[in-house]
Amino acid sequence: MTSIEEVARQAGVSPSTVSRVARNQTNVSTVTRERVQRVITELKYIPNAVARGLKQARSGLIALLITDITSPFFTAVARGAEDAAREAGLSLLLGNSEEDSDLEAKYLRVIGERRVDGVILVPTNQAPNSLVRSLPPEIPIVLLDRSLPGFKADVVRCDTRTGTFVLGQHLLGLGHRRIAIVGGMPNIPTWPERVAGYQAALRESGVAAPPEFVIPGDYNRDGGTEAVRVLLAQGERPDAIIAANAQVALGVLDELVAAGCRVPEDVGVATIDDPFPPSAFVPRLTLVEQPGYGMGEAAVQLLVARLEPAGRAEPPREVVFEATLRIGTSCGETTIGHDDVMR
Amino acid sequence: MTSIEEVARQAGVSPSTVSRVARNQTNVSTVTRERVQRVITELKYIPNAVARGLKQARSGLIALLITDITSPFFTAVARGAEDAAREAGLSLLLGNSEEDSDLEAKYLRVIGERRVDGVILVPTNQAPNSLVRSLPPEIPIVLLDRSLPGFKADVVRCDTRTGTFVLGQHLLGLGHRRIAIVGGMPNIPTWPERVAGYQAALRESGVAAPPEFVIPGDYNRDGGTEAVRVLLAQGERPDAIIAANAQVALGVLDELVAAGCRVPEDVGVATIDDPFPPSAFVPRLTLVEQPGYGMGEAAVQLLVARLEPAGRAEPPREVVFEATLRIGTSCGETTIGHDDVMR
DNA sequence: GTGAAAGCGCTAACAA
DNA sequence: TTGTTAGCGCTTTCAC
Repeated sequence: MTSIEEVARQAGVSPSTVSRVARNQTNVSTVTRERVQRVITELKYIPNAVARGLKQARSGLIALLITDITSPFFTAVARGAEDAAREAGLSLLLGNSEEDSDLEAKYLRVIGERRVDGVILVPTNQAPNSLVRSLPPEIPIVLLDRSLPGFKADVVRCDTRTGTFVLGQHLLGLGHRRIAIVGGMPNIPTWPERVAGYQAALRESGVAAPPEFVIPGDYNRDGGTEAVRVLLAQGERPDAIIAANAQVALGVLDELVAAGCRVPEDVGVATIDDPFPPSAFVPRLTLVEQPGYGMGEAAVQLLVARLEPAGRAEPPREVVFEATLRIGTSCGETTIGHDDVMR
Repeated sequence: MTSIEEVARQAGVSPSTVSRVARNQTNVSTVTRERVQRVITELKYIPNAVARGLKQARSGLIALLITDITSPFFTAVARGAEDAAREAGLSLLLGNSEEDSDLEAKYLRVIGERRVDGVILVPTNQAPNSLVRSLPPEIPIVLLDRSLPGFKADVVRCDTRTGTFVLGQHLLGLGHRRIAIVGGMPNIPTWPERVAGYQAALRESGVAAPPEFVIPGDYNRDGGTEAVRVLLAQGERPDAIIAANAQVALGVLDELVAAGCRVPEDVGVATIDDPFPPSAFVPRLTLVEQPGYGMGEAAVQLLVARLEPAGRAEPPREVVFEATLRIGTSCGETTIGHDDVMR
């Protein structure tokens, strides 16, 4: 692999001069610059960022660790983060923890050893310990989607409590009375938050929210199928189901269909997430949309602020985005098209 | 940031000894090991992989550059590659070029400067030049999904020519006769390949494949809407449309619905890709499925073989996967459920 | 405008 | 079993 020394030798200059040319610094005479440039091209010299990183103690690299790469929400987050990172002159290292704490720890370890300039993390659970153990304390962290009680860090999240509350009102307005909410992981704050919004909506209308209609599970497809199995095995069947996220909603739909239930005629289904793209499909999913792209951007911006010497010591900031109800047809809505943003 | 020297000083040993302990080497006495280990934990020492990488001239890092992170196919590829990389003790750096050559070049540049051990690339176009200019020649490349004529490298791809051929036969069997194919980029080999399969199927049945039914476009949602607009503006409306990938299919569906066409009653729609997850939605999309996960795994395996000194000089290998027809209901199929793999 | 020299943090070869 | 030394490829003073 061509090194800076080799270029220097070939061009008859010192490594410093090559370095100056390679980084487009001004204090080089035109004639030298051209000569060096020619040798660089000739030898296909590509600067070694590993060596540079060692010297400069910064990498120009940030990491984003998400928990589910197949989720439209986290995909949107990744796109937003990527664009913002590029804007800021940083590269983005993406990792996928699959909602697995061990895997998360491994990624954090690798990320930390590589001395990235910062980390955007969707934490898998409530144990900041592993986090602290895997990452050098100097590396700034921005938490995304989920805060970590007792852990001081910037947070970007979405107020899905209110979102779920509004969704609950919507379902009640459609006449649903036996509403279930399913599929979130109890040790991830977004689940109790959504349950709280759901309960508040029902309470406000004096509708019962029996505990057997609140079914936790994994934040994935199986979590949805499992929950529906439990629901259908119980005495009273719900007339609407809120899935904790898009993956869960798919599992819910799978299992309802398998059980011969029609959606929305027999059971309405709604979810909380960024929308899956399908549009012309019937029914269109009613959902509470989280602005993933914007959240990814915001996380990078918080991180960039932390990278400045001035931002180092600032107190942690929290950026909270609003969720938006997108009305589809999956809960028996008849007023199709009055909010057609799902396309 | 705690360095190895600092640990050594505190523990009263040499840096080498710390290094040995940190890497779990055997030739350290138990008592020393314990003492050093204690200091490591105390000082939260995390080895600097940048320095190690500089010394060892290998990073344990490979990069995967995909063109569309919202595509279910590439998402599956990423998951497969990630699992295989972890299996092989490598970390995966993920990048998203958005089908943009400039962005691709930038990523390759960053990746190359970081001296990753290898690159898995979904090339955006047919210009290997930029590729060669952005990446040190020593870094092995595996091309994924698309080969690059005239560029010698391992390739993992899927035979979508045959897949599209079989899909064509399926559509003909359903009685469709005015079949269009839309939305692929002419300078990406997967498009002509799919068109060829389509044409072969029609030819075999003596059905015309008029050029105005072959409409290229961008490999994204807009490509689909655009194509449908063109199709509908033309004289004769197709009775079935093959979308070049899942994103395009969504655009096609969008625009058909907007134009008041029912799917599948007025126009059938099929696509080529990994499946989007939605299942209970009606219609379910008929599609030719590419095994993204397996392809990602295979790409990493090829790369790993190249990393061995023995594999360096081996001639390029090509791994071709088969595509599978998954029958849904979006083309007017009545035999629902005889191939229900789309769930 | 250019070069010499030191050093970032680590590991590998060698010596003790 | 442990330590010493050199050097990976670069940037950064500091001279000239």
